[in-house]
Amino acid sequence: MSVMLQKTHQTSCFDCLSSSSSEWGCLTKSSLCVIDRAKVSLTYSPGENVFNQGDEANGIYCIQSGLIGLRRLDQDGNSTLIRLIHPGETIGYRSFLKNMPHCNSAEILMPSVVCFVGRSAVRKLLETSPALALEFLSHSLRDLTQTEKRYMESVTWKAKTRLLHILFVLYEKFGTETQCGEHLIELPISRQDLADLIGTAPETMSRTIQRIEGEGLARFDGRTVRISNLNLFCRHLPHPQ
Amino acid sequence: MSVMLQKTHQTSCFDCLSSSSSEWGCLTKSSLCVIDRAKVSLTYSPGENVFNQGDEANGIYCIQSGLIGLRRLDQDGNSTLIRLIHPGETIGYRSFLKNMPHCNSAEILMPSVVCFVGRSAVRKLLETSPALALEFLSHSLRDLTQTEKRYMESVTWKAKTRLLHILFVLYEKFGTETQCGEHLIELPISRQDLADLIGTAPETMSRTIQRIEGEGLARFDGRTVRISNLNLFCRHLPHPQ
DNA sequence: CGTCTGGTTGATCTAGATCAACAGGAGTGG
DNA sequence: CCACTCCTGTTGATCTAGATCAACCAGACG
Repeated sequence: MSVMLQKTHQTSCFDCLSSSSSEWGCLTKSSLCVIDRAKVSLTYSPGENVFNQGDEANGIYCIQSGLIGLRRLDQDGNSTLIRLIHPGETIGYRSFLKNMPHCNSAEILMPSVVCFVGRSAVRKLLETSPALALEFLSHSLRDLTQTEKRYMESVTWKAKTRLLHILFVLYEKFGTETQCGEHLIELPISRQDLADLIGTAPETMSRTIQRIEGEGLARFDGRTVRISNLNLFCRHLPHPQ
Repeated sequence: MSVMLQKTHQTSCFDCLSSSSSEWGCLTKSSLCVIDRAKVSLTYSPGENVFNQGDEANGIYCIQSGLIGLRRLDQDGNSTLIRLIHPGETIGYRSFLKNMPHCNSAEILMPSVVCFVGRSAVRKLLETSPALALEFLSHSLRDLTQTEKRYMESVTWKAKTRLLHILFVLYEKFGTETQCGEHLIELPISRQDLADLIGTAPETMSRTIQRIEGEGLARFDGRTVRISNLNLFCRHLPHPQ
């Protein structure tokens, strides 16, 4: 896969911080300036990979816009989509901090702008600004609770519920409303990947979609999902917490 | 539940570090001394709780010897054993660092010695020794990979495999060998809790034990497990990784 | 004694996996 | 252009691990 990097118009970290809810709010102005100078803003197109499983981790990546999917390749060569990464989130930091090769690949799912901060800059920042370690720490703690939550959901919710939940998340991020009041989601991933994401077999995914259509909650046409009655849809969502 | 605290003979952190594989190896001598002076060594008996879900997190706990179980109480009042904590591990740090009440209870399962380091000491250490934040960080990262691994296991392994796996872990920690060459495990938890731990219904736990006995892998008598043929037993263990 | 709690057994149910067939594109190569 | 293979997705039939429901038993404990 040919990776096409391109230095774009460099958005300042300051702008990025204010627009998205990134997790670098703790940093002092001067530290931010260091990052600002050290970072490289990269533009990717769908299908490209930010990094590959097994690659050496040379730094951290903060996604500014677009959508990324984390995939893991198992020993049999099956690739599974394990998580979606939205703007504001930082990836690659775990492998980097552990000084281990990346344990999964980051694949671009929608046109994305990603800021890369290289090893030396991060190292320097970690030395000069102790707050950064704490910030990474709280990031990791958040990931941990998140993972636990997702685990709980996967045992207590059934396939349909999990699918509806993911659809809702995607709707919140990418949903649009047509002039006739219908709500649209353009799915950024294949059925296969969707199945991986909720942890079912692809056949089950198909049937679950059928059930959802049968109940009039949404209509699926290729990768576009149409929700005519958003209230009805929401009433079938799992209750938070 | 009456909590009985008791200041024991204070083992030095230095000794503790060398004997168990604790995660505080990064600290400088002087930092360790600070902890050494600030920590309180506490002795608990089975049934007592180190902290309760909902309690304010006032510091961190490093388990020196014994065994602790983390329990979570859901909204319906059911308590589920979610994890075992062995000597050398540190608990309570997540809630403490997030400045949130403890999200689960820590129940003593075997007579334990636990070192408590209070809020102010940790705060001071975090300020003076930036390496500590990194150490917490790597702890949290380890917890994260661990959680992900356990999640994978819970979907890919079936009940019998998971039970055998846990038995093996317990054997490694607490297993003994009789003079007639039989291997013994004294289970520190009830069937109920064992079922929670591997994520099944108690009925399934019973039946799984029956299957295991039927295959001659082990014999269960109350809380003691007898393994006569350890090789056979190990051949049925899931392959690592 | 009754009552309770933890564990075992049996019977039944079900979500979802698995296996197999097939349909529609999208290439690819002749 | 057609024939061929791939690849993704859909459908149908069957299978199974484990949950659930219910009864029961034994020890603990008032």
